[in-house]
Order: sequence, then structure tokens, then C-alpha cells
Amino acid sequence: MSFEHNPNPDCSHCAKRFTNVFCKAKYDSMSEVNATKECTQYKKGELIFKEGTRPHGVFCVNYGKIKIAQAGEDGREQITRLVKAGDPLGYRALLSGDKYSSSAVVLEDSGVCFIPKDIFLGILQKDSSLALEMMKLLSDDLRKAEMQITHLAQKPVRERIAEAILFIKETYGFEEDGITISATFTREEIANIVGTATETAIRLLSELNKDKIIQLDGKKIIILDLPKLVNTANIYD
Amino acid sequence: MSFEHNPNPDCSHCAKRFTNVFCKAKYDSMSEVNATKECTQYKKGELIFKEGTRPHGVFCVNYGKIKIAQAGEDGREQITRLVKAGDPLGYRALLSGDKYSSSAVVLEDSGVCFIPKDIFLGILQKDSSLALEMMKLLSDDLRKAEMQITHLAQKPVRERIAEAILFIKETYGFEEDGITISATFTREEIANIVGTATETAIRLLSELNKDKIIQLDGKKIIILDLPKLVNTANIYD
DNA sequence: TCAAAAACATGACAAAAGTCATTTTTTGAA
DNA sequence: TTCAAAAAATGACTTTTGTCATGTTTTTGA
Repeated sequence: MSFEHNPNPDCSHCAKRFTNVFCKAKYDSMSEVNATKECTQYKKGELIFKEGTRPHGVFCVNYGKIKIAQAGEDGREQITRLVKAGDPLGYRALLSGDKYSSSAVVLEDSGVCFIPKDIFLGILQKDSSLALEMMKLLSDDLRKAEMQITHLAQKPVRERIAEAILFIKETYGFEEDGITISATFTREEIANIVGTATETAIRLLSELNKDKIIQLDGKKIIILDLPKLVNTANIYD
Repeated sequence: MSFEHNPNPDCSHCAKRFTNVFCKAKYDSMSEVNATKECTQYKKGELIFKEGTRPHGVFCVNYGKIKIAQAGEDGREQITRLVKAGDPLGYRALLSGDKYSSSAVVLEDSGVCFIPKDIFLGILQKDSSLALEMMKLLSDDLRKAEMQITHLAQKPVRERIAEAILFIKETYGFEEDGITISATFTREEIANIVGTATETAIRLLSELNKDKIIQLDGKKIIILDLPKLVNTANIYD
């Protein structure tokens, strides 16, 4: 199952395919990005940027799957966001003027374009609709992060495991069969989304499996009973 | 200890006193805000805005102390941010175009100015330096929220309690004595910052008290040994 | 293709944190 | 000032979750 990806795709192509912030950029902003961007292919496990280093621009994902993770004080990984094709990447640190507060690690071979800092910030200054779109994106990220805070603080692990499965499904969707989640994670990675021990994640996943809510097939997760899964996650919105 | 607050203060006064985003606004933006803003005094316990309602503008705090909290699925409060004099308020929901995802509740009598949506968004479109400043603010909020996620997921309650005390101190500072935190919270509120049961918060606070790291005097918290408190919080940055 | 490493699984146990019940103290409104 | 309500404190106990040990299966790269 290998097909060719364009190593230097046209941004307008991405913008049309995905409902991306860059859709909202003016036409001449888009062509400026198109002229200066540099696209790279990354292999599974590679680092796109590393926590603690300085950003020199922003990225935009053409295809692939990427996790955003940060190290806790004891070095354990916490996965805070998942990134898919069409998503911008690395804008938080650039816009706040800090170093990266998280690393971006490739989950599945990906094609990622890079837009230099000066170009991006220059466009942001000229193009107020793109600026508003970036604020919208950040505000939405913040809403999700604060919801995550509340759930981590208040929900038991079983509910959070169910929620993590739904989160992965929302981000990456299903395979052609309509029930198999189109991304694989190790049990440790799932634990690092949920904030629990790997063993606990394993136990609760096989519990959901036994309850016929999901079906585990190696690293693949098949959602057998979506309403029950939503119920287990204790979500009412 | 009651002194008069100006019921309709000049924004440039706020901007000079505090290192506020609005400092970065152009002079004519500031005067536009000054002309249209409406300022209100709120009493302890009052609601400035309520989770689930639609924003009609942004707020800016002239004086006082405010908590931003959201209700979990079971109705328990989670405090996600603390707001002090000089801080803008309610911009997240306005900029993302949603309803409020949290409520703003007054902790201590406060004076708050309101800037109507149209005026604020209009300025944001004209004034790109203010727009960049808003992006910086949101990016920084997001960084803090993601750090909070990692800590909730990975740290034991004792460390998070110590961290919460430091967080309150960072936000509101000390009284004249240089050791008493200049804000009071109920034990339940502290539990709702930390994400734990009220009884657990009570127990761990009196443990820190017994260990002479802090001293409890009713709701007042005196920091006796800041280095030890930082150590207890397990923070290395 | 095969051996080592990584990931997965499971049981036994320990530790952390939550819940419930009760008492004491503080607060704030009449 | 007084008194009811709220908040704080504390003990006993339960539940949840984490840790450690060990064995199995899967993945990966020489």
C-alpha cells in the first residue's frame, strides 16, 4: 500500500482539500507561502521539532500523522495533541515567542511543509483575516485543553480511556470498513494520552474488549458499539 | 480598609500600571476603547459571565480578583485560570466564536470594563500589533494549559497542592509582609484547582503546615519556606 | 529468517486518594 | 450579638490506581 505523494505540493491544493486556516489567507498570501515553503518527508519515529528548541517558522502537514508530546518532570511523555493532514503545526511557540514547549513526533510517514518565520509573521501582519483565523485556532485549542484539564481532574481512568479512543477516532477517522480506527498507537501511547500507567491502560482496554464495546486486533481498535463507548466516556455534549 | 476606585477609569491608566495586552494597542485604538467601554463594579460571588452563554464583547479588569471555572460532567467545579487587575477577560470565547466554555466568578469585589464585540473586533482588524499581542496571549494561555495537563496527569496530589499555592502566589502576590499570600480561597476551591477531594486538600495543607513549609491562619496562607515549597511542587524550571 | 528488543498481558500486592460520618470552628446575616 | 449555615478538620474505611514481577507475543533489523 504505497502510493506517491507530491514532494512539493501546492498549498491551494491543501487548502481546498482540508478546512485549514490557510484557506482563509488572501490569494497573494497563499502564493507567497507557496513560493517560499520547503517540504520534507519524515519517517515514523522522527522528530519534526524538539521541546526546548527555538522555532524558525511554522509547519503545515500535507499528509501523515503526528503527535505533540511534552515530557513531565520525571521524563514521562504526555501527549497533548494529535495532528493530521491539513493541520498547521508549531504555531504556538512561534506566536508566543518562546521555545517549543512540546515535541512533534511522527506517528506514520508524513509530508510536512515549512514556512519561514519572517514570511509567516509578515503575512500575519498584512492579512488580518488570516490573523483572526489564527486567533480562532488558538482559542479553540485552548478550549480543548481546558476541557482536558477538567476531565483529567475529575474523571476516572476508565472514562478517560473511552474518551481517548473517541479522540483518536475524531482526529483520524475510520478505515473503509467504517469501524476500524485509522491509526495505531501503542498501549503506552494511549496511557500517555490518558495520564495513567501502561498496565492500567492495557487492563481497561481489554475490559472494553470483553464488554464488546471495542474489539482489539493487535494495535488496531475496532469500535463495535459507538453509543456505549460514548456512554462509557460519560460525555453529554 | 475600603478605598475608592474610579468607576470609569482611563484605559491608558490601566495600560501604564499593568503590562497588559492593551498597552500594545495604537493610541487611537485605545481612545476608541476608552470612549465606548462600560465599567461595572461586581461584588464577591457575582458572575461576570456564565458558561454556555454567548459573549457580546470582552472585559478588562481594573481591580479585583476573579476565577475562571468550568463545570465537569457531574457538576463539580474546575478552576482553570485566575484573573487579576490589568488582565483581559472573556476573549477566548469571543475569538473562537463559541459560547463561553467557562464562567467568570468574582473572588473579591472587582471593577471590570466591558468593550463591545464590534468595537473590539474592528480594532483587531485595523491594528495588527494588537492582533499579534492577542495571539501571544492565547499562545501563552495554551502553553500554561498544556503544562497543567501534564502535571494533572503525572504528579501526585501533594505536589499539585504545592504547585497550586505557588500559582496563587504568582498571580496575586504577597501582602506587605512579603510572606502572606494576598488572596484567600476556601479549601474546596483549592481542591478545585488541584483536581482532588476537599478532604484530601485539607489534609495535605495541614501536612505542609505541620512541616513548617506554610503556615495556615484561617483562610490565609503564609509561605514560610519558599524553596521547600518549590521543591515539594517538584518544579525544575 | 531468526534473534533480540519491544510491546503486550496478567497476577499479586502496595500505595494513593476518595468517601462517608461526625465533630469543631468560622462566617455572615438577622 | 447571636445563631444558623458554611467551612474546616479528622478518623475509619473502601476503592481506585500504581508498581513490581514474570511470562508471552509481536515487531524489527542484521
